[in-house]
Amino acid sequence: MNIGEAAKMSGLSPDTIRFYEKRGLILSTKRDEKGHRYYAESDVGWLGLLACLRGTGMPLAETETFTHLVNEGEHTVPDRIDLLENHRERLAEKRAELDAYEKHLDEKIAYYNSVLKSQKHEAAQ
Amino acid sequence: MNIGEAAKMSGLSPDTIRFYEKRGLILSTKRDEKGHRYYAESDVGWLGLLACLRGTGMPLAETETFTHLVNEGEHTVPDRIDLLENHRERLAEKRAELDAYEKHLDEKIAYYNSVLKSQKHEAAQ
DNA sequence: CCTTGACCTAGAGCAGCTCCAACCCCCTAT
DNA sequence: ATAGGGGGTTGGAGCTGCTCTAGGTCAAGG
Repeated sequence: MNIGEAAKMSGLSPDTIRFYEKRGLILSTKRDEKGHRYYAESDVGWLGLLACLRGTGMPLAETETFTHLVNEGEHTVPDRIDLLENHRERLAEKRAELDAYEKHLDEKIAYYNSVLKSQKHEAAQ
Repeated sequence: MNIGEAAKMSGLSPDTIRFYEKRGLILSTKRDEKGHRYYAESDVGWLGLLACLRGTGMPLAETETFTHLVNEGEHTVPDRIDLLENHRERLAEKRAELDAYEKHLDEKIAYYNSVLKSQKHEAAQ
């Protein structure tokens, strides 16, 4: 499939895919006779994983490291697990932070709603 | 209190506070006779809210809009509620996305662990 | 006295996209 | 056959939101 379809399926934009390719994050990019990129199912799986790593906040440099490990072969599986588990741990922290912020936000909204209510009350008097 | 303390308490860095000040996001910044910024408790509350909005992914432009509303006075409370509730809704979407990515990540880790196991198995034979 | 540390400023640098101009190729409709 | 639309290509500029650096002031401590 072409880059547009691969983009839709993976959750990355075509621009991002090209950008990642420059950074060496794409395992395989073949071109047709017109010079257009095309991708197989398995390539899209990889793009989806990149989208996942990006979406969970992994820095590009680390995603690069991960890509290198994948390129080096099966003996790097323990290292890949380490990297992903570290990432998952940091993610858990970020999620806790996000939970706290979300609570803060909800409290603020609730507070403003109470202000609004008392404003209406005043206006009615 | 000074900027360093305010930073620690609010969750923003001193650099970020100064940057936000330039962008007009700080309600009040007073200076002492040396030209150093100092903040009251209530200022730190505002900084904490900015940290919350940032942490939940609100774009600066929107945070700017929000700040303007706050500066305009109590009659903007309904608009503030609108803005924050829209933000909360988008946040819910982002959270759903994050959940999906986290699941993807966990599956990948589980997959690699199964690969690792079968590698050991092979080695033992 | 001099080092340390916290503050100040303006401005450069960075991450990670995102958009733009200028071009190619193919298809369809007039 | 040509005009327009929709896809692709490139290099590079622009954007967001910090983050860091250089070069400076001041106050306290060894």
